[in-house]
Amino acid sequence: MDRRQKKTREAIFQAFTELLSEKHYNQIAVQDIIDRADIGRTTFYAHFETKEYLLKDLCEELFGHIIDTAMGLPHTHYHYSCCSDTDSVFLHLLRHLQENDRNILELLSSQNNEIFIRYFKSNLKQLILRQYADKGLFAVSALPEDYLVNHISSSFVETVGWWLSQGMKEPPEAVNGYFLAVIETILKQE
Amino acid sequence: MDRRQKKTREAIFQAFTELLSEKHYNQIAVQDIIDRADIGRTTFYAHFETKEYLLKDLCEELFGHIIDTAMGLPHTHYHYSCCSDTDSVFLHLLRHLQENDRNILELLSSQNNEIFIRYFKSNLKQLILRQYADKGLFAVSALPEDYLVNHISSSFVETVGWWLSQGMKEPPEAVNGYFLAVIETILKQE
DNA sequence: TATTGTACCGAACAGATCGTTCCGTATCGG
DNA sequence: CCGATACGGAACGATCTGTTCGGTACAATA
Repeated sequence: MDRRQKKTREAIFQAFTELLSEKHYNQIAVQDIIDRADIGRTTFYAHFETKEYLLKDLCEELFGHIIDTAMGLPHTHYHYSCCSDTDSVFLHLLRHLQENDRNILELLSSQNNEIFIRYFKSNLKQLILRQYADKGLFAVSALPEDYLVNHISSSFVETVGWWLSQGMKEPPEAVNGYFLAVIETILKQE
Repeated sequence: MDRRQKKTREAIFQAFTELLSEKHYNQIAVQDIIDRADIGRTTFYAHFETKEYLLKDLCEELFGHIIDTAMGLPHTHYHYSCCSDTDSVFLHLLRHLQENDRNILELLSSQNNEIFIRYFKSNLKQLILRQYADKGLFAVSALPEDYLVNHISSSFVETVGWWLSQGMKEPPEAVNGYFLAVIETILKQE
């Protein structure tokens, strides 16, 4: 990929992320992004068809990483792991958010949280399905599986949102404890 | 209130509600509402300062009613009650939604659900606080109260959303059963 | 190094939407 | 019946959008 393209794309992402933490998405004009990124109008539209597509690409870049690592894909073995093997995937996510993904946290706590929450939940559902449903780890088998998956992912995202609203005072372990307490009826212990 | 005002306001609400069930909120132009409601441009801006305020007023009108009845306010006694006294407030809400508030359900299942979900949750929190927190009905007292209230309201809204996504095939009683099953750890039995 | 392709820039464009203004008309409440 | 007020229609400047064009700067390749 051309250095110029990569540099421009990064500048746009950076400017957009900054603006998202300041204004609401609807109030951000393309001109704002252009000015902040210090690029030409033509250049922006050469990279992204519209503001919506820019948002979509940003989301995929942000959440793709955290979910990939949580999935336990091969390439995670080459990184330093902050969690022991016995920790739950949720604690792993909380720690990872706190340590490496502050930009996600910032966007989740911004005025635009709904946009990112949708992506977060959608990715979490896949993760939960892969992690639990396949292995029959749902304790309440009488309830529809998609209902349970939806409930767990929503509860986790809500937990993270609450954590943020409290200023992240509590350690990830405590928050994980809260979360496990409210869904213990559903999830079998690992 | 002037008949003309009331009539115009109703026409705007009606047109707006229709449009919301067709398009996404962001894609609705003021001109669309004006055309659908068959009013003048000046008239719209005489009633609502902006599209945002129109949305806010619509939400207050929609959710104000259902929450008021659920709160058990005096005026509910003069209505026919579909629930016996021993039914939970959640079953009451589910039945009320199914029978009387199909416009809320339609908007909750529309492309604009995030907007209405925010209002729904906000109202539910007040309801839950009034219904349970005051009476010490939280079983897991070790967890922060606001965390629990947030969890319950979110779970209920998610439950309704799931119910809708399934085409509301199941009766309110079954859905209420699912909901109580996933939050039974938190809520003491009534 | 010279060349060729490609990314970028700047200015300008038409089109859509917004919120406001002015003035004439129609309708309401008393 | 009359004063008040809500409505309608047309037009306004302002803002944002997405595109076009011609020229410039930079990257990869021979």
